[in-house]
Amino acid sequence: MNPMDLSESEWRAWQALLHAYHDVVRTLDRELQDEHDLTLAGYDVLLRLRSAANKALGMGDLAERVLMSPSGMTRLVDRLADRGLVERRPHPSDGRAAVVHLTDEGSRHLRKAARTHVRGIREHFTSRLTETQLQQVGRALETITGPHESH
Amino acid sequence: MNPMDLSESEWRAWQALLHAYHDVVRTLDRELQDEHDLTLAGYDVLLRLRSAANKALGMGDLAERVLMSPSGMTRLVDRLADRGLVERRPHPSDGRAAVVHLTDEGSRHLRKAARTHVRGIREHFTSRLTETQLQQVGRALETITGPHESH
DNA sequence: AGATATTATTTGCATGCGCAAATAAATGTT
DNA sequence: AACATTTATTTGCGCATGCAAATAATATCT
Repeated sequence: MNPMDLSESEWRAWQALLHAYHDVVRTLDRELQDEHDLTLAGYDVLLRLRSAANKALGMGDLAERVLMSPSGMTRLVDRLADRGLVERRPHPSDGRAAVVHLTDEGSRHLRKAARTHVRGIREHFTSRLTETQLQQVGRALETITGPHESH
Repeated sequence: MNPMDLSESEWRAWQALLHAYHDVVRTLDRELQDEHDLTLAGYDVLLRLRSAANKALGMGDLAERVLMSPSGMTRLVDRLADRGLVERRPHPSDGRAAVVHLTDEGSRHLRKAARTHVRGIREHFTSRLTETQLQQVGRALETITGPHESH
């Protein structure tokens, strides 16, 4: 008998999500921090900036993509800017907005960190699944975040 | 088109995992906290205790099952004990160990919280997937960490 | 039995985060 | 043009968490 009123498969999927996330994220975070002094969120900021139009994004956009609250993003960008990996400039036309730019230093740092991080994702996550499983997991979990059903 | 050197499916699965976890956990945590003054971890402690042999577990076992560090568990149990949901007793034979017991109050509280939480898991997670997807996700993510206890 | 290592748990401390309120600049209204 | 509303970002604050060191009790070894 599984606990609560969840079915076996519901319970297993739920626990597997929690456990997999915990293990993988924790491991990757530690690797990134030990080898490159970057938190996973910090890495993600650099990554999003690099793939953005002019290697720059507003605070709001950044927060949204990195799955962080605006206030959290303010502090995170503070730390990255202090280290010269990122630069906060005023928005040319909108006086309240700030634009975060990826610096050359940040670009270099990202390039180095990406090597270990991509290796890490493969080692601790994707290489343990078949291509079919990867697609199944991707499709399934993407429907979780998609729009609500009626109720 | 996709950043770094990950394949499309690797990237999608990875992002889907982060996003799904973030959204679901955040939502469920808030629900539980708003309606029952329980954090997800706190709920999990009560749940694990209920399904344990004598409705009691040692700190170490608890920490392991709830995916928390020993020190984190010390404080979490402190908070739950302060509210009378749990009781910390000395281990009868081992003087360094502590045994955490689920109180009647905690049992009642858990029963009430479980209703909304199970509903939440269904509403925000499992009901959005087919039974096949649930099993696929469970099996896939379990291989990330290794097999689970089933209950 | 006495010294040493191992184990279970708890503190000291620092960190990263989110919420709510504050600030400041834009937009909308009359 | 003056005033209210909305939007983008930043602070004030508190909290849960993990790591490393401290504590305390048990196991091991000779």
